[in-house]
Amino acid sequence: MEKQRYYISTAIAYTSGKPHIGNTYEIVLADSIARFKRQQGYEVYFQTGTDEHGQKIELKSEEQGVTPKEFVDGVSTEIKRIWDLMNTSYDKFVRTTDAYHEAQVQKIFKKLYDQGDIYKGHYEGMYCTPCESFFTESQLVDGKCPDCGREVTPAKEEAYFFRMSKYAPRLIEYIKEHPEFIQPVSRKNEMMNNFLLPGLQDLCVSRTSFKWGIPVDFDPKHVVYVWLDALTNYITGIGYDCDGSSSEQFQQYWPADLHLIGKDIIRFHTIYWPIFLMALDLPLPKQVFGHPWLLQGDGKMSKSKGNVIYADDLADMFGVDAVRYFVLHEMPFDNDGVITWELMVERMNSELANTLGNLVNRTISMSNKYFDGVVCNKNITDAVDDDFKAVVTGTREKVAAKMEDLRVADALTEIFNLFHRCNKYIDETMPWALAKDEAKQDRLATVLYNLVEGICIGASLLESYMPETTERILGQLHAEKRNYEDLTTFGLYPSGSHVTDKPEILFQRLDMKEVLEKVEAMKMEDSSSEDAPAEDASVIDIEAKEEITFDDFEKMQFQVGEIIACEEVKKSRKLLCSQVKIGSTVKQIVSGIKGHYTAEEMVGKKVMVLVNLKPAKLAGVLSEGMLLCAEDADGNLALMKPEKEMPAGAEIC
RNA sequence: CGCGGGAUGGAGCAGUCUGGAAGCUCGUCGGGCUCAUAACCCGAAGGUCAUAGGUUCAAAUCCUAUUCCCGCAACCA
Repeated sequence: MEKQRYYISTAIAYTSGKPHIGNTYEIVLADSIARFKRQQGYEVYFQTGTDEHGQKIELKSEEQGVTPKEFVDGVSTEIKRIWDLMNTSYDKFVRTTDAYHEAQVQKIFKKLYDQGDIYKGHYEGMYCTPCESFFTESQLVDGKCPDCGREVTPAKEEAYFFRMSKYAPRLIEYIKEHPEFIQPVSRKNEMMNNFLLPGLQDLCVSRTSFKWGIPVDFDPKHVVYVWLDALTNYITGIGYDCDGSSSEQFQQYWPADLHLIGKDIIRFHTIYWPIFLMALDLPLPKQVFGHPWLLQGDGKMSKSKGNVIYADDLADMFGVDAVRYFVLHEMPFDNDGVITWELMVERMNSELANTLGNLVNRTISMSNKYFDGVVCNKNITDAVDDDFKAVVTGTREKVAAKMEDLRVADALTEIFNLFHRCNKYIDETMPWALAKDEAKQDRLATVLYNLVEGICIGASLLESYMPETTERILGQLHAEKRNYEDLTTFGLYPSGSHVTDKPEILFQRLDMKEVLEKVEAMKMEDSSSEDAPAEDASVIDIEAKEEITFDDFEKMQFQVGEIIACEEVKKSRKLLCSQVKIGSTVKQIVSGIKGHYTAEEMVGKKVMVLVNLKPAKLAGVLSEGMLLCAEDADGNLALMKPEKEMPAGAEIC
């Protein structure tokens, strides 16, 4: 009988920079599912890759003075390196700059254009000529440009659009009939209520404002805009051809069983992607799972604080499998998870080192101590064995049930329950007491045999999540990897086998203090290597701006202003609105400093003001100047005040 | 009234869709044990399930209002 096939993909990672631990979570999660399916006997195809086009990359590469291709080559290689470091078993790594992908996207675009699903239209919006920007109605402030406050005019820019509305009813029908399509289910209603039911807008699928993309071959001033380019990787990667000569692999694996993506792009995968597929007359993927995010706990993530956590740093500190365990176990099903160095150490110590590592270690030690490492099943059973065996052999089904619902964290917990049960079994049977009684040697042997067998089954179940650990445990027990079908049968460890005579520590306990010190050291190293000779922590360097002339400087008028009143701007998070007395006039100035200063403490201060700045509206409130502040690397602000008492209105020059 | 998420013992979370005895991990305290990585096993304390109303025989769970947090968006003149 032919094996059942299973196609799983991650989203392709955007190549704008090094992936942090959150990105890494997705690939590890997908990997654990892929491995589990393989263990269950599926013929699995697992695809991942990088999304490499777009304006942001065009800009970034320009900043660094390299071509966009050189830039994405570097980042893509780095991403692939981390995926490999994390021991992920993907079958294919696609890049949207791959020639076959680009060629196929052009063909798809043409085909959809020819059949009338894509049409040439105009990107319409309110245009502010001086700012050269488009805005939607909702972005406007009092009907005026949110940037400069001037009048905007309706304007158009040429663009291609996809006729979403045509397929929307079919999609709504599909989602209703396939309640499992969008996971978690709570997201389904969000999609239906917010986007589908109110009516779908046509999607802009080309741009003329930048060049780094796949050109529209019949209209080369346009490049294909992100989604048609990125989403199609799922079919181009397995050899789809819209002219009908798709590969055998495509025939076998499409439709995909699972697209694993971040919750932020659910909309694109459950609305636009299915509609593209309908237009291409292809079946829809069976399931889309929008996983939550892994957030960093110690304050907001910011590069200046040096608290961005990267997978390779974590792997250096804890080892690959510990990191895999952490991200898989710490991530709830539909709520964001948190990662901190402290939590990581805690998990490492209590679950990996204590529960699992110590269990393996004490079992092997006893086997060596009492039987010179020979593990024999003497079949001297006791009532306490029954529950133990039932837990061990029952775990596989519990794990499978959790995996079926994509509850990977819960599946891991089930496996660790097995290990907890093993520890408890040791306490129940007290091998050290049996050892003292000559008459109970066979019972002792049986107990140790049962333990080794339990550990073998547990370790085999662990393979999808911590493949290296499985190898190490089985290696120390000199045991074969167990087939999935055999994980519900107790007693397959060959009686009479030898275990290793020198058990190695699987996971070393870590001292929280030491780890945090190392992390600090690492941060220091990072920041010093980036900012070159930043010897003094009280010094910060910022990006240098272009040199200006004295004339440029002369254009700016600075004066001392006295804040005579100040209140918070409602509806905004950061804004304070001050009345500032400058000479005999009073200007209203809005500043983004709430959180650094309260409205009350502002009043009475004499501060440095840029007075001839063009007035603008912020959050709908007019601002007629700027209060000058110093800002440190963490974004802390300090108002500039004259060093001696000065009258309001005094010129600063 | 921009969009969304959240509030459950000291900490971190599950449970909420499909009402029916408040659970898990860590920490604390007490006990057991000594094979083991100061590990393991057992037990205990600790919660008005943000607040106020409502529906119900029954509400952490459903409805209404309120407060506070956090993302995104906006914006930081």
